[in-house]
Amino acid sequence: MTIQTRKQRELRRREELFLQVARRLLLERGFHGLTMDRIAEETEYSKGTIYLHFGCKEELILELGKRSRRQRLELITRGVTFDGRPRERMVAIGVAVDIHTRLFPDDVRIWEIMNAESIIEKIPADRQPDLKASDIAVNDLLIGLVNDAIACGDLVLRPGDSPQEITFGLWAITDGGFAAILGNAPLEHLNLRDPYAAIFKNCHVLGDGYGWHPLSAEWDYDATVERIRREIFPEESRLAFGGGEAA
Amino acid sequence: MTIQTRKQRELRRREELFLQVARRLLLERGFHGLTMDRIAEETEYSKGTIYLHFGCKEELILELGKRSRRQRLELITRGVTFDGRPRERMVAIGVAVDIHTRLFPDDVRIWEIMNAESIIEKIPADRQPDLKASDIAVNDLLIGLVNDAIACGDLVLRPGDSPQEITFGLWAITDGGFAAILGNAPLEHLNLRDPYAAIFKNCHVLGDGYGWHPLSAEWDYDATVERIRREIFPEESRLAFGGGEAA
DNA sequence: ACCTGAACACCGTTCAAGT
DNA sequence: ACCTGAACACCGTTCAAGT
Repeated sequence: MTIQTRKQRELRRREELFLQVARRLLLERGFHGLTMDRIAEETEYSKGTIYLHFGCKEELILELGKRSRRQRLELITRGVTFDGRPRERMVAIGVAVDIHTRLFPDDVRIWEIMNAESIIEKIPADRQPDLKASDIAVNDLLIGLVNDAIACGDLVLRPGDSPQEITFGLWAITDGGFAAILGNAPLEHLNLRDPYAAIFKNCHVLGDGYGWHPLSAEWDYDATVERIRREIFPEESRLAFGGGEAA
Repeated sequence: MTIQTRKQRELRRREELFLQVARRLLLERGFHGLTMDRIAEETEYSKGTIYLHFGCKEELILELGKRSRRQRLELITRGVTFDGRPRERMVAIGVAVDIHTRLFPDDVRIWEIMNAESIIEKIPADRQPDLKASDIAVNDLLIGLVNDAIACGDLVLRPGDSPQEITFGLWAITDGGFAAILGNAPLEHLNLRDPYAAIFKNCHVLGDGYGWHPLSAEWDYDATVERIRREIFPEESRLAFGGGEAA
C-alpha cells in the first residue's frame, strides 16, 4: 500500500460518498431514477465533480456491480478453504453463494441491473475485462475442485465425461437457479416450497449422477452444511439464518 | 378472426414496418443506437405516428421480445407432440430450444436485451404480464411431462423428491446454460468443446440421477434426437444443421 | 489546481397546426 | 380523422469561468 496524502484520502472519501448515494438511489428509484443531478444534489458536490471520478453514469454502476461480485467471490474463496473432501468443499461454495444471496440481495440486484447489454454497451471497452474477472476466478475454483476430486479418486470420469462439463452443469444450475429466484422466471407459478433448497438438491443429484463420491446416499451432507456454516461462516450464518444453525 | 378493413390492414403493415426497422437498428446499433428519429427517418413516417402504435420505445422492444419468446414456445409446443416416452418428449423440448437458439440467435439476443430491469421499469405495469406468458406456458408443459412420467411409471419419486424440483433443475440447467452460451458467463475461459452438447448431457445426468426411465444407459437417445429432428423439425433441422441429420 | 454550474447535445414524448 | 414535426422536457456530458 502506498501512503496516502490527506488529499488522496479526501478524494477516496468523496468517491465513496458518490457510490453510496448512487447505490441508494438505484435501489430506491431504479436505473432511471438515478440521475447525476440527484447525486450532485444529495452529496452537495457539482455534477462536474462526479465526472472527475467516473467517466459516465454506467461506469459508476459498473463499480457498484464489481463490488457486489467481489464480495461474493470473497465468500466463495473462504468457502473452498473448508477442511473436507472435494465434494464437501463444492458444497461450501454453494453455502457461500446462498449466504451471499440472502445477506446482500440488493447487491445481487445491482449486479443484475449492471449486467445488461443496454448498460454494458455504454462502458468503454478497456473497462470491460473488469466485468468478468470475478466470474473467471470462481470458474477456476470450480474446475480446481473437480480436478482435486479426480486426483484423490473420489471422482472417476466415465467415457465421454469431462471436468469442464461437470463444472458447466453445476454452474448452470446455480446461476440459472438464482436467476430464477431473482425474478427472471415464473417461479411463483412453479410453486416450489424452497427454491434455495431445490438448487442444492439438484446440484447433489447432478453430482451423484456423475458418480462423484461420497454420494449423497453415503454421506450426511446436512451435517457438512452445518459444519461449513459453523467453521467458515459463523458470523454470516448468524445474520442470515439466526443462531448459526442449519435451516 | 375479425374481417379487416383496408385501413386496418394498412395500420398492421405500418406497425410491422416500424417493428422490422426497429429490430434491424437494435441489432446493428444496440439499444442506444435505436432512436425514434432513426425509425421515423427510415420508415418515412413522422415520430408522432410511431406513438400511435407504441406507448414508448421500450414497449416497441417489448413486442420484439414477445415475438422471440412466442416463436420459441411454438417450437417447444411442437416438440412435445413427439410420439414417444415422456423422457423422449423432454428431449424434444431440448431439441426445440437448441434449434431456436441456433436458427434465431438475434431474436434470443433481443429477448435478453428486453428482459433487463432498466428496460422493464419503463414498461407500464399493465403490459408486464405479457412478459411471462410464454415462460409460464413452457413451465406447464415441463410439469405436465414430469407428471406423465410419474403416471406411466417411468419415474418413481423417491422420498423428498417432487415434480417441481425436477422441473426446476431441468429449467435451471437449460436457462443457465443458454445464458452462459450467450455471453453472461466466461465460457471461452471454461473451454468447453460443445456447450450445446454439454447442456443435453447435464440434463441427461440429472434425469438419470432422479431415476427417470429409460435411463440413458438403457436407451439410445442419439437415435431419439435424430427421430425428433426428422419427424418434428425436418425443415428447421435442415436449416440449422444441414441435411436434417444429427450433428 | 481544483471545482462549479451554466450551457450544450441528444433523444424520448407531446400536441397545436395542417391536410 | 389522421398525420406531422416543431417544441418541450429531461438528463447525461462538457468546459469556460471562478476561486
